[in-house]
Amino acid sequence: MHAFDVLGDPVRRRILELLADGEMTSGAVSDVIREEFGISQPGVSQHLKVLRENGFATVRPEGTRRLYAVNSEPLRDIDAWLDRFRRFWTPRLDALATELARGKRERRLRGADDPPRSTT
Amino acid sequence: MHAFDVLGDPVRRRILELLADGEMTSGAVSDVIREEFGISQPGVSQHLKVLRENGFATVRPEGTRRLYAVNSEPLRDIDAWLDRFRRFWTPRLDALATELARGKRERRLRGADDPPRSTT
DNA sequence: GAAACGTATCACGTGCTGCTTATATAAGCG
DNA sequence: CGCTTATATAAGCAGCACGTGATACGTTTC
Repeated sequence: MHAFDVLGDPVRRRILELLADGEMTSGAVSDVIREEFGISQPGVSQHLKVLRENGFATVRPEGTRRLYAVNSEPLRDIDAWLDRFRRFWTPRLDALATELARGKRERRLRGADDPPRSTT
Repeated sequence: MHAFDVLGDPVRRRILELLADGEMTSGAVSDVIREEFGISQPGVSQHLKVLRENGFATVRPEGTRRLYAVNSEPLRDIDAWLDRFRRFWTPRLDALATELARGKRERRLRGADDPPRSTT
């Protein structure tokens, strides 16, 4: 199952949001999710399993409880995939710095003689 | 359909990757996808529709062709959702700078008297 | 050790997603 | 105009993901 498929489910996203604030017991997660989504305990458990098996969460047994925590690696993969699109909304900081240092305004007044480096 | 569901499909991810390099004709996308995934033209067209209707792509007619391009807003939404997890893999640059400025090593030698602000 | 709790797994039903083939629409071209 | 090309839509079908209730497993408590 691909990372994006895992995050495709709103329940799983919500669980990860909960875990982002720190470790949580399976039961605690279950309570919140049952309250918010109205699904059963087995349902939540299955979602936890998906998160587990796809590396989004780790489990640590403590007595009869299971403590779940975020594992960020798959999220980082998604972040990496987004990289190729970041140029659509991220200002080119390096270019910006260069421009500032060289005085872009001055050059612009002189005329646009820069080749259009697909800076978009 | 949620943004993550849209990206859940490998074909749609691939289409976006193609569009990331610039506008493409529906037919051109179709050719690549058919080659890579072995699905039909209507199949590709339906994926393009999903991308369109969920704001991931824009279309511009040019004669009989349709030119598709990336629309980055939904991707930015996903990026924003990831924000709450970034602390798991991003060095806290601001905190780091502060630490460097104050001389963390010195404080650490004095003893850890900082309350554990869940800095993980 | 039996009862109770916390959690996971099983087996099954069902709705939705993604594919296909067939067809519609619309522009270009002889 | 009719033919071809480019693309979209429609209708039908199959697989699977997600839900449920029932149940199994392991730990604690009396």
